[in-house]
Amino acid sequence: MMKYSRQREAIKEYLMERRDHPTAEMVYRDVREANPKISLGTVYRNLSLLVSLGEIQKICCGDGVERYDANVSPHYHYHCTCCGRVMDVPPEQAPPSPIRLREDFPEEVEGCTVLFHGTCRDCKEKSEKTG
Amino acid sequence: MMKYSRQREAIKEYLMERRDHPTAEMVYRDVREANPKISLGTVYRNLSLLVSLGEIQKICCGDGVERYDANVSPHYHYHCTCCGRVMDVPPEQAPPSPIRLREDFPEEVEGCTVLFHGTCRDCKEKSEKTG
DNA sequence: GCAATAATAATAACCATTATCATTATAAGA
DNA sequence: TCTTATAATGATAATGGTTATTATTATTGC
Repeated sequence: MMKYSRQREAIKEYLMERRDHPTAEMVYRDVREANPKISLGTVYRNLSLLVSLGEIQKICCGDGVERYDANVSPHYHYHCTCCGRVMDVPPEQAPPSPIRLREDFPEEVEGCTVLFHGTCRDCKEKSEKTG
Repeated sequence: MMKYSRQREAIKEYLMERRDHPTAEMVYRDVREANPKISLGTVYRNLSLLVSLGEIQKICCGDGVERYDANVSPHYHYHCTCCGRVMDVPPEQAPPSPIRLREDFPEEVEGCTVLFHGTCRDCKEKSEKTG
């Protein structure tokens, strides 16, 4: 039986008001301002719990740090391999979801993640200035 | 200037003859049979090097272990969240690649990864037997 | 062959995440 | 409201995959 926790609520609310996709460390840094005694372990524990409850989703882009997104409706992400930022791909600009495979694929498909990558416009402009 | 290395060749050849997607630890375990003195650091260094040369690709499915694939032509993967296996989605069963975004997406897209997930048929059957 | 230097083996260090555990907070019943 | 049961926390240690370090070895060009 799950009990209410002020810390979990703060983490969830923080994620919901962000449009980017913070890492656990960022969540810890920012949630700590209003909850100075919260511990990093509590952040990790609640992020995992919220993921398993389906209230948030974890984004993995292979750079060694997980990111978290309170928007669990299906959408694509873009990862800048230069600055590390992860952004949403606006749905109207995304191609149709490839989430369904034909019935003859033997394995059961429960979900699908789509991750684009490249060097974002900001990084491109910076490197052009630097030469 | 890059020099030839027997170890790097062995790692590349090993990956090319596998149809699954071994982890660095698996590469180490198996390549060591023919190269008993190879070190795990050498495996990691060469896997990274081969990735940056574009000769192999790294697959990240968010379970904390990276996998490697000598097939660099675009294709989709399926990750069983139960047994951890990663398999190729047969191209004829995959939906069309969503690799191109419309031109008005401001960021530059260099690539795209698509990862399906679920409980594979083998795991499903096992859990049915267990009850 | 011989010098220059890239790559290796062995090992230590790193660091994001998870586990441990005594303490605190929450929920439910008397 | 007091009490009890137990979920959740904070502090910290441990884990484990990956990377860095460094003396030594292997490869390349002359």
